[in-house]
Amino acid sequence: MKQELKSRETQDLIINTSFELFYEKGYNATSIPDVMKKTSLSKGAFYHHFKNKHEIGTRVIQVIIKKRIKEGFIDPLKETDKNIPELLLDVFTNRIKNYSEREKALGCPANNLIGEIGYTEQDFRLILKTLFEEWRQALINALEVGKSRNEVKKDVNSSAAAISLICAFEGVRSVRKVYDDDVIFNEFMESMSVFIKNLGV
Amino acid sequence: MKQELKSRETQDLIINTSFELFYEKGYNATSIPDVMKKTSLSKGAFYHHFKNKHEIGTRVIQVIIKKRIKEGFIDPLKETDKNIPELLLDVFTNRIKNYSEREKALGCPANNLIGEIGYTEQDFRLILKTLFEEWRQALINALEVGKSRNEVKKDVNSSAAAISLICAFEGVRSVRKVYDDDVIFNEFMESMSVFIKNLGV
DNA sequence: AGTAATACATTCTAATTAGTATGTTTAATA
DNA sequence: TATTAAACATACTAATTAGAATGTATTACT
Repeated sequence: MKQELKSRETQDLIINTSFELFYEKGYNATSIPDVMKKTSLSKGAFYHHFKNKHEIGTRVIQVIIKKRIKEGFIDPLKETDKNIPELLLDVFTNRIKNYSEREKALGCPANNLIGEIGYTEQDFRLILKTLFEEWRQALINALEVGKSRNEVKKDVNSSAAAISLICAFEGVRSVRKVYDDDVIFNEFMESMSVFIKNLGV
Repeated sequence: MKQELKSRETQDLIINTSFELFYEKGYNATSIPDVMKKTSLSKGAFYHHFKNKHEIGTRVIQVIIKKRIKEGFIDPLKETDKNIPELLLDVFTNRIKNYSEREKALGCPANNLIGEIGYTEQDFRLILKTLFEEWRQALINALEVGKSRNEVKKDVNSSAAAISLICAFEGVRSVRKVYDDDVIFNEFMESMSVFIKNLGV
């Protein structure tokens, strides 16, 4: 049992370290030796626990990136006892304002991967698709609850609004990467607020 | 003179081929040999015309990517004799609908680069920043013209609206990459239309 | 206690890479 | 026409890469 614990610990270390390097330098620009140097482990350790680079890629998405989006954006949407427009405002503006400088400069890890990966890594794309679909459904559900409680206008197309929120959010995290200040960020928040308030009755 | 013409032709071939490969596989995943294989030229030809990979990266952004965004999104905004909300609707929805399958699957070349490049390539970031700033200014100008002609609501924050349009557009091109159908795309257009119409009086 | 399996480390290989050095051919120039 | 310089091609180097092969110590199992 002690062995299994150690194994899991090592795997977690490799996954976390990989995520950090992928996030900072990109997937392709990060080599396995890069990762292992940072963990202070050997290459043998890596290939004992993982089949190849592709596997650590999928694991990072499935474990770390999925977790981040779930905890940060999907789970909060399930607190549907709150007023829905206010809830959306909180998730899409207030939280983002508290991002660290690093997070603002480096953008969204999921979005970065999407940008980097083309046709080559269809597996990555499919995992991310599932994740985005889950996110979209959570938004649709929240909006529908809002409609039923008369907090959201009945004529709002929940599905279209949901995808817009996701796109706008991913977009600003991309655009913010090219700017190195918060001016754009803050102005975007203003428009985002207007958009969300327009959903409300 | 004949020599100079040949030289320019070769450079253009290398730049165009590089763009295509960067667009398909990403910047880091594309090697100089990859590019030269596709041009049917030799490595010597590349290093005769360009200093290194970084230089072809900047050239591709400065020449091809800049041109695409200018012609597709900035220049049309200068036709300010047209009704502004209609002009925006045309640029941000109608044109996008006519994208090829390839363009939809591969996303926005500028956005892909932003996603891929982190701290490592600050030069790329700065060129793209200038380009985005030009785009934003063109949008602000169009919106201001719209206000002056009473086609756009006076209380619209032009700067905030401009950045929102850019972010939303870049966002949907990212998100569309993970989905492989047009459902998301079409629904996004609906919301985009609503947003733009909301800008109008 | 002895055997086997696990968790690594070390060493190696073969491919790919960016970039250089050194050709050779063609075109411009004196 | 002779010289030079530009436009490439070929051949090379040195570093980095993914991944395999082989070792060794520790833990689990009988």
